[in-house]
Amino acid sequence: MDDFDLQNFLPYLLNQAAEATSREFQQYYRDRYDLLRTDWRVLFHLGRYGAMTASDVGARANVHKTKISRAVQRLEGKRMLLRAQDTADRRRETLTLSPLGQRAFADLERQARDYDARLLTGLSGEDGEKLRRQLRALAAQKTS
Amino acid sequence: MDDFDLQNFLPYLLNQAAEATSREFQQYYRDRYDLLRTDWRVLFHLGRYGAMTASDVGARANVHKTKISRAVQRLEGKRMLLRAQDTADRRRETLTLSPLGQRAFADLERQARDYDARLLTGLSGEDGEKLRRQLRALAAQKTS
DNA sequence: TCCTAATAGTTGCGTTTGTAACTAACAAGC
DNA sequence: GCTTGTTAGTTACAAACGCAACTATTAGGA
Repeated sequence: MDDFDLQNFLPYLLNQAAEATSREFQQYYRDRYDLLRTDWRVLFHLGRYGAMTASDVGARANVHKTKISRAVQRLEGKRMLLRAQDTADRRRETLTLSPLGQRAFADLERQARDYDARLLTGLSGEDGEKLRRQLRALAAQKTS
Repeated sequence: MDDFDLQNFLPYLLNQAAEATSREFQQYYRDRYDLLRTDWRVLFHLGRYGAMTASDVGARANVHKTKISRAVQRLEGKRMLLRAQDTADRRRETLTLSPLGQRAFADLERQARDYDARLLTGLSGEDGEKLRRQLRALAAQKTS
């Protein structure tokens, strides 16, 4: 009962696991495309789910709008992303990937897929689907 | 095979789960003691494992030495931590918690324990120990 | 001893982040 | 039409971070 250890504290464990498993992939998109984590997430969302607004990306990816805004600026600067102002509601702008962005996405998606598979084989014999389910449950923890 | 989704990408899931489960506890030590994450980790290590040097904390907690250095400065400024230069090797300094730091640690440790238990009951019926084992395995992922 | 290498910890600097405040555009009620 | 409130997205500023360079000290040879 009095052996409480950081190694058993779920938030700490999750952070350590998240950092360790992110490192290698992060290095890939940094070195190859000079992207930040949020850049990659925006790229992925647009590539995977199609055109949407900045707020949509933020809501889906659970990222604050200022971070999205800056990621969009960076991606646009790299000519990977295009903005199109909505004529019906001129506050909104629809984001899409340029061909260049699509190529980057295709590469990174393949990379992510492979990397994910490798991570799972590292957990030899364990049930990956169950693990994912548990993680989704933890991620859904209500904020308050 | 072509339904690869961020929601299935382990690093992403781990990050989301880590953030969601950290938020509430983080708010506690921020509001109550005005601590940053690294501050809390240093505090915890000293409180839980006793006096040690900054490098020791860094090695155990997997945190870069500059972050440790700054966390130590902040904790010292809050009178929660004491430094004692080692006479045998004057490069090193042994860190300990002041009584104030110990009280903060005791409170936060109790809090963390409770919070962890609550997180686990949220995963009703699931095997928490197995989850932790899997997370430790993922965290041990080699860096290269 | 002297020279080189390694280690403990700090500091400087440019980049990224978080928070709040801001602009611009729409919406709803009067 | 106005006025008030809400939403989309940006910007300003301070705080925190990452990386490299730095000081100080110890260790290990030649």
